[in-house]
Amino acid sequence: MTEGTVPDIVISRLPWYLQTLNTMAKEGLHTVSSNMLAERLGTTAAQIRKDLSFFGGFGKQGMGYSIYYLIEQLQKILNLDRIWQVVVVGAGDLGRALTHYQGFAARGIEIVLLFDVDPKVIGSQVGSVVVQHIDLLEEEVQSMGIKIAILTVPAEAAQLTADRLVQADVEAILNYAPVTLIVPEDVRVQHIDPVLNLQHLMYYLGDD
Amino acid sequence: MTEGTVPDIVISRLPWYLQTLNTMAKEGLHTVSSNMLAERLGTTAAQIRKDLSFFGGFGKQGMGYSIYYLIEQLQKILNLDRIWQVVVVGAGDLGRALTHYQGFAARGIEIVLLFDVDPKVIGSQVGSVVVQHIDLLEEEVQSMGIKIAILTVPAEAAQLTADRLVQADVEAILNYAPVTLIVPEDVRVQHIDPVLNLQHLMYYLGDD
DNA sequence: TAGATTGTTAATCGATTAACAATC
DNA sequence: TAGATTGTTAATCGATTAACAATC
Repeated sequence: MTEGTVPDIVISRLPWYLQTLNTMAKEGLHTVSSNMLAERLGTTAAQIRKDLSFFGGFGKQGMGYSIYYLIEQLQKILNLDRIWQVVVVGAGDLGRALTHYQGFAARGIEIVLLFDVDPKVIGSQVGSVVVQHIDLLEEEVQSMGIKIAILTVPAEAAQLTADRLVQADVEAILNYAPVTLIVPEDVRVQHIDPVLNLQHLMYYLGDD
Repeated sequence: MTEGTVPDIVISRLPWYLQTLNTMAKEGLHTVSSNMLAERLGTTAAQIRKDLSFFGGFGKQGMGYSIYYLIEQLQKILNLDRIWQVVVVGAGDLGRALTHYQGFAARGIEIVLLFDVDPKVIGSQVGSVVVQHIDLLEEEVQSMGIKIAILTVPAEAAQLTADRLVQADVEAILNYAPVTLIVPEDVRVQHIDPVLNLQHLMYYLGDD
């Protein structure tokens, strides 16, 4: 089956499966059935098997899945069998926290550039990178061939910065600004906004 | 129509609509059609009208929606017409960044408690709150009647901390730990993990 | 072999889209 | 009034679930 035909909602679940498989591997488990995995994830065995079947048969009837092998296959499918270099734009609290977040390095994500406009932070060291002036963005990003950006600038600056990232040939943006970005079709955006998540939760809290 | 019957996926879109409506209000607009709003959001007019229709008719045929009135109604639906007090557990980089995040205060979210285990940070001031020892969690959270928690502890501690929050009568958890939490049915969890978002994006980047 | 569990097909369920009468 | 746009119903589309033959 061609990759292009796999529903996006299936793709979105694979990293989640992978996370739990990695945890299980650390626990010393070697084999898992779709049922066991489903229980850990709070989903159904049928869904896991269906999702995996878009990419082939990774298990053995009667036995389940080799955790090690399934991790390897999922990493290949998701293009995680390499290190990805990422640029962070915005060196505020959040941008700095993300830049030296241990969980990135541990999972093959390397922050190699960090930009801001504020002269007070430009030149300062954050983890292993130095904050650069945003005027250098296009040049640096393009010359390093970086395809993934994390955006942590204020709402007002978000669209303009996204436009500049697109100019610099970035193809994927993880947007922390509370704004819906407009980008060309071939650029992918994921939006993280804790306020939206909290407001979603508040609906269910009713009149407590 | 009873609230309980509105699909969760509809609820999840309301905060997103609200965000853009607020931006439009700031821009000085007074009225919006489902078509205009859809274009701004990158969705369809039909979906917006369908979603809103679960809660009633907020527009006028031929005219569209009063932005001010629609904001008011969405806030009521989502229970945002009050201030919500929130506890943050974990005073690492991320926990501290979230605790003094301006975007929370601006949208009615008040961080009033911050806990950690590390003696080095306990007693220190973060924004307007002081880091307390996690042993005080149940007592403080329960006595203040706090229903929403943000979890930024390390993966290993996440499940245990979630259990304690449930003990303290918390009903909604925003989980930043890279772990799938197991909680009672009546507790709602939302998961934020930038690594999962980035891995999702990487699938589409292919072999760049 | 017998038991367990996969991979896959068919059935069900739910969400999105299209269309249009109602109405401002 | 004529034009625009809502609210809603019906049609379509897609995702989830159930079931089971294949097979380890």
